[in-house]
Amino acid sequence: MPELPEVETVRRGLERRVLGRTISAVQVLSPWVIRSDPRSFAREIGGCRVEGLRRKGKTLALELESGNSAPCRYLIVRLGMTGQLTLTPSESPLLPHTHVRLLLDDDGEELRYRDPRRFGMLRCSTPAEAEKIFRSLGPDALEISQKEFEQALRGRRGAIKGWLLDQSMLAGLGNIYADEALFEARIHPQTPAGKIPDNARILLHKAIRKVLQRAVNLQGTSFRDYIDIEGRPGNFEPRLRVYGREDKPCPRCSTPIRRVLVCGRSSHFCPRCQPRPRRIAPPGKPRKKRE
DNA sequence: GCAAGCCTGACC
DNA sequence: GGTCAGGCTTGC
Repeated sequence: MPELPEVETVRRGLERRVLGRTISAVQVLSPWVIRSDPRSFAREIGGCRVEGLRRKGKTLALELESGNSAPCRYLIVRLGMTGQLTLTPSESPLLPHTHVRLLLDDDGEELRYRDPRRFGMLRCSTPAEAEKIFRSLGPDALEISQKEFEQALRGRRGAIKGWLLDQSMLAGLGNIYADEALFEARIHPQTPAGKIPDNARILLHKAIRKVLQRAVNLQGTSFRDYIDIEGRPGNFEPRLRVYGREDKPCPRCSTPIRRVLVCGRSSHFCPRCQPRPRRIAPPGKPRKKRE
C-alpha cells in the first residue's frame, strides 16, 4: 500500500524519467477518477510540460507548465490503496482497471494510472488549490522536528495509532509504517497520544524517521499491489517486523505478535515489548491537603 | 467477509 | 474542535 516511502519512490522515478517531458495527449477511461469533467481535464493538462515534482506525505503533485500564457497547473495524485502510476510503452496492452493514460511527447511512451480498488484519484488543480490541499496536511513525517512532534502530540487523548494515521496531524504514515514505528519505539498502539512519556516520545520521533528512511532506501514495501513507475516492487517487505506477522515470533523476544483493532484499524504489536500502558491518574489535580 | 486510505457526518 | 464510526471498492 502506497505510504510515504512508496510515494517518494514514485516521485523519484518521475523526476528521473518524466521531468521535462510534455503530455501530448490525455485519455480518461474512468471519469470518476479525476473528480471532474474529462474534457476540461484533458484540455487543461494536454500540451503541458512537467516542470517539477512535489510530495507531502502520501500526496504527489506534478507541476505543469503550458508554455503559453495560461497559468501553471498541478496534477495532484493520490494513489489510495492500490493506485499505480507506470511509464509504459503505448503499444502495451491495457491492463484491467487502467483509468487514465497520459501520452508523453511523441516517442511512444505514456504514463498510465491504474487502480483496482479505486480509492485513489488524479486531480487537476490551480496553484492555489494545490496549496490548499498541501496545507490541509500535517507536517511531512520525514521532515517534522522533534519539537514540532512534541507540540502536535500535546493534549491528544486518542490512541497514538489513530494519531499516526491522521494525515492532518502527520502526513505520510499508513498502517504498515505506523505499526513498524510503534514497535521500534516499544509503544503500545492504544497508548493515549498525549500521555506518551518524554523519553518514549523522543524514541517514537526517531523511530518514524528511521523506519521511513530505511523503507525509502529500499524503494518501499510491496505488501500487495504496489509497484514503482517502472513496474518494480519495493524491497522493504522482508524487513517488516510486526506488520502482517500475527502469531509469528517477535524478532526481539519471540513472544507471538498480536493483532488487535485500534481506531478501526488492525494493529500488529508485541505484547511483551509494547506493554499496554498503565492507567495514569489525570494530571493537574493534586490531592488537597486536609488541615 | 475482510482489508486498505480518506472522506463525510454524528456526537460530545 | 476532537474523536470515532461508516461507507466507498474489489480481490483474496
